[in-house]
Amino acid sequence: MSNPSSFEILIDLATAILRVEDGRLECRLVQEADTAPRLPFGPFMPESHRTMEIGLRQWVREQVGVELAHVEQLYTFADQGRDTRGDGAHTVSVGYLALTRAETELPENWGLIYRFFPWEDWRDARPAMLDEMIIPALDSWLKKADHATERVRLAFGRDGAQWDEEFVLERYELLYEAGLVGEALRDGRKSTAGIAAHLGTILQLDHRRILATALGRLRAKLKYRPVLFDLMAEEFTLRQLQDTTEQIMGVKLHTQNFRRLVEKSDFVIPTGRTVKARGRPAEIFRFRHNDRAERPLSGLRVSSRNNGRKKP
Amino acid sequence: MSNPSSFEILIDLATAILRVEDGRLECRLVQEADTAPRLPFGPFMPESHRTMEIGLRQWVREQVGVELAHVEQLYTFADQGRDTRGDGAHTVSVGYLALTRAETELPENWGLIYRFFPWEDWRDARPAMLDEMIIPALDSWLKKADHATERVRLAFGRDGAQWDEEFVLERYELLYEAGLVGEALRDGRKSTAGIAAHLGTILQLDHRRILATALGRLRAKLKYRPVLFDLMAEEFTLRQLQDTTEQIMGVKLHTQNFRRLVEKSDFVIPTGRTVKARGRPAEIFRFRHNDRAERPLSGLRVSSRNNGRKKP
DNA sequence: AGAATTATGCTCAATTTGAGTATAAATAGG
DNA sequence: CCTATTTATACTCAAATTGAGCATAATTCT
Repeated sequence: MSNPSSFEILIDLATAILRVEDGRLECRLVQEADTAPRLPFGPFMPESHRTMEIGLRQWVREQVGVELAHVEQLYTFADQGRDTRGDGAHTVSVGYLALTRAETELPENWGLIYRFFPWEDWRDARPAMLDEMIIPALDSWLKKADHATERVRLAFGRDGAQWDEEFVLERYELLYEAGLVGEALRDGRKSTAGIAAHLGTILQLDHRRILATALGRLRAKLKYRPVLFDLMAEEFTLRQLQDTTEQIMGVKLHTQNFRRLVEKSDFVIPTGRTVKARGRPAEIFRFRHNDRAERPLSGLRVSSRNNGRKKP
Repeated sequence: MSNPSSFEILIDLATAILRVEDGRLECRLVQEADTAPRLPFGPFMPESHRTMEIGLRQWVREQVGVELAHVEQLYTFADQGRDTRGDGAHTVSVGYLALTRAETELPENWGLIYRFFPWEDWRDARPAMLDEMIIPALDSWLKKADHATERVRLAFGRDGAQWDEEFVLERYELLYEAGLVGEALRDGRKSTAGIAAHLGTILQLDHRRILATALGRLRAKLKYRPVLFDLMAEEFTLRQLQDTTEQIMGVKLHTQNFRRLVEKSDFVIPTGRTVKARGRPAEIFRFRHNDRAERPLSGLRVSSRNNGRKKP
């Protein structure tokens, strides 16, 4: 075949493993001495890995030993300049999203998702950092890079556009290009925004980009497939289910309507038992198992709650 | 770095280029002597391609010379046994979807999409081949491969499950595994279904799998992003818009409601002019250009029309 | 016991959807 | 030129869904 030497490539398989523990969305990290944390990853070795998913499962097993529920390929990244190993190899990374219910782990191994994307957490309110830092910095960047004006408008919901919670990757990429995340500096981009900002926690290589893709995909998928249940324990209360959803979507929901939606969807069955906590005991539900499942959990088109404000 | 010789890989970039011509969804093919048709594709060469999309655009330019509107990465396929070149190289293919308005081409270069997936075209009715061929053949396959029963149920909408028009890939893969498409025979799978069926037209390598992914993705995406307009000419009637949608989704729509949806969505503006044809002249519209665009064209959650049958 | 807290039930209006009827403006064919 | 046919467009109506809020229930906290 044609001379391969000019375009042979290494493929890295990197996996964002997410779980919800204690009502909060977390990502499994690998922390090695003196470096930024990273995702579990390793090379795809076609001689021993029949498929990429097999390879990825091997690296996950070896590096973190977590049981994966749902696994899904996200995207293949190949831009030059994002690989900081500087060994001259051409490396492409294939990012995966995995969901798990693991809880038998050292908590230090897990990082809260919104540490990496603080601007994505709208559960209390629109994050102040958006108006105080991000938007002004982007504006000053756009003076030099006005080709990106429309992308910023759409991604950050400015000027009539809606904030779309699925655009996690688009927002991260713009912040990278504007030099507002640590990776930009690391990769030798000059901060044209004029502000040496380091929004969120940095990860190795392009792992935060993969994580952004994972969060965006998960937010999108929640609306049409019952992946939610791959993050829940066998049994749960509707409040826990709602917490998980809110955590993923980054917004608060209207509790009564969420309940109505879930009950109608027929994905859950009540066990009859209840769990006691602070107020009235909550009923325990379980997921209706696969035999009749996989309808769209449509209607989960999360419209963030109108926090107490009455209609005019 | 670790010894690369054991896992270096070639990456192929293959693109499904779709257009709607004369109201029908077509795919750009490359037909060479004595072989099955293929998609435009070529290797990713990191030395000269800064990104994969640049590489893909080069191959498209060289091989077919079509102007691409929308371009989007679909999936990276790496299973062994799907590469029929047998030259020992490890090849991974990254599939892309591209949309175009091209019409300055030899018609022979384009193939109707539903030639490759005849079971996906429900515009007139549920395709007879489903009940006459596919389901029985799958049933006989499932006797030997009952691990796939649930996948078949979901993908083909049996036994209470809904037919989901987005599951194009899932259906194609099952037909491949059951030995019902030509590629299975070519790749040396024995037809466990007991029927030497060759449903739809074969393509080279894993190109039909990529095309299935493209159709599924396009069907899904139509519901939440205005990609439709990347397939339309500058100006169009609502009937043409509806034809395009029906062609993609593979179902007929309720005309009046489609009109209501599109007009309300604010994506189109009337030009005031009309076009004459058979009956009453249709008004000509144009897409409202990017300045205010990119809202979800939600509501395009196509529920196939109740073809003339009245409610009980 | 009373206040606070959380879960659950229910109502109601606004909006969206699915389906159909009615009308308008052409062409085609005698 | 008159009439049937065709296609586009307008409008109606009931059912279903959604967004929001009020009400009540069952606990714990003090």
